[in-house]
Amino acid sequence: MSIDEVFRRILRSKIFKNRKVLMPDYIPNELPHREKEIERIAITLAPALRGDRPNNLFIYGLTGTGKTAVVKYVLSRLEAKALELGSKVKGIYVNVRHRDTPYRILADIALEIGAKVPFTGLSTGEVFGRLVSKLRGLDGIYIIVLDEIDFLIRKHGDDVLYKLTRINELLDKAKVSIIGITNSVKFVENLDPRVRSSLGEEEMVFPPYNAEQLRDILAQRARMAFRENVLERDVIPLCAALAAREHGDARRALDLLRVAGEIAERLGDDKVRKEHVMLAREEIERDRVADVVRSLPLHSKLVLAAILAASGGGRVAVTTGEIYEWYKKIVKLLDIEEVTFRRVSGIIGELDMLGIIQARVISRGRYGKTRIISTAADPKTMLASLEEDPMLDPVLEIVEREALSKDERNNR
DNA sequence: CCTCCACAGGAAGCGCAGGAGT
DNA sequence: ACTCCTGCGCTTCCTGTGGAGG
Repeated sequence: MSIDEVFRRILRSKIFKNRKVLMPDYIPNELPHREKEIERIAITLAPALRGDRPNNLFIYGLTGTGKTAVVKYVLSRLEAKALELGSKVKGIYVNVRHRDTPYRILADIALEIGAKVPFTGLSTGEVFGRLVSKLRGLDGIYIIVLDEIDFLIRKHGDDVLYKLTRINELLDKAKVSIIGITNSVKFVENLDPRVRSSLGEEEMVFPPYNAEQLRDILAQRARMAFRENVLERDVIPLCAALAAREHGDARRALDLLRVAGEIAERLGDDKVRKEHVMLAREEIERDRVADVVRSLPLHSKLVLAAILAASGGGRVAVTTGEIYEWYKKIVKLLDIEEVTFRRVSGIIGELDMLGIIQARVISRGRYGKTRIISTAADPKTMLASLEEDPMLDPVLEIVEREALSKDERNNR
């Protein structure tokens, strides 16, 4: 296929009318099956239009239950209404997972309201100070949305949150409300009670979508995204069913649909079929794993290599001790300084959290307590991503051979 | 029932890089 | 040039623990 032909195909896609509406950050004009939630949030925030401070709001719900979309949607409508009425209302959205230090969060908020703050260099306290002094010069209602707030608490405690919830005491004209969004319900338990009560003036829960609701969502977006009649009848139900299995994640469902369309297009098909969805599922998982592995720091990669070697490419579950032995071997071959056992243990925990391995603590009684570790992603994908790092060249051959040799042993 | 293994995983703190303000 | 800040990857030191074997 010539380059020109590639371009031509993309330009007049037989599949997509408007691919953007399937992207994760797209906020549609209608959010099916979230009418109740929209209304509740609207009711909570509405006082802002009269110049009153809305109650702080705390929202729980698993990933892909529409929390972010609903909040953004209501905020934009609220801002529009405020403009119409001439009242000053501003929503400030911060995703805490992406800007996961107190400093960056405060800096983002400060920048949004027009204070000048450098990327780094100041103390967190000083940024907070600048934020406050800027706000003191303003009036109006500021609604700060802290999305995925649990990331902040887990890594840095609730100090910032405490300060933010009490910021109104330092202001006279401007007022601040906070909307906290989280997908882990249990993180609230280890929150300072003062923060908890102040943040949770109002609380609401977003339930997962079921397969039927997912179908509606997909159907609505598909009408905008795809050309007429390119989706085979069973495509949407399949995407919905797969995503419903993963705790009703609408985002996952939309990803599946989009990638399935992209695959169909790449294959030059003029219809999106079930098979494309299945391929999409694999591709999404592969990409996720590859991204995670690629961005790992050196010793995490080495530990992952050790796990693959020790477990024979994921065939056998292994213990932390066994992994550490392999890790030391690898490090010696590469002539790199080794990290401590404690650190390797920590790295194993991190890899577990990233979902590329599975580690479970067990007790073997007399023979001690340990974690048994197995792979949670395709070993071949992980190996391939490790190969991209030239540092690992000298050992990968051995790791790969080890992974295969156990395979062969099993076959015999 | 108690022991004691082989770790788990918390706490504190260190050295460094990267960036600012003075 | 110097000081001060933060995040990160890491070390050191530590206490805690489920359950097989005695």
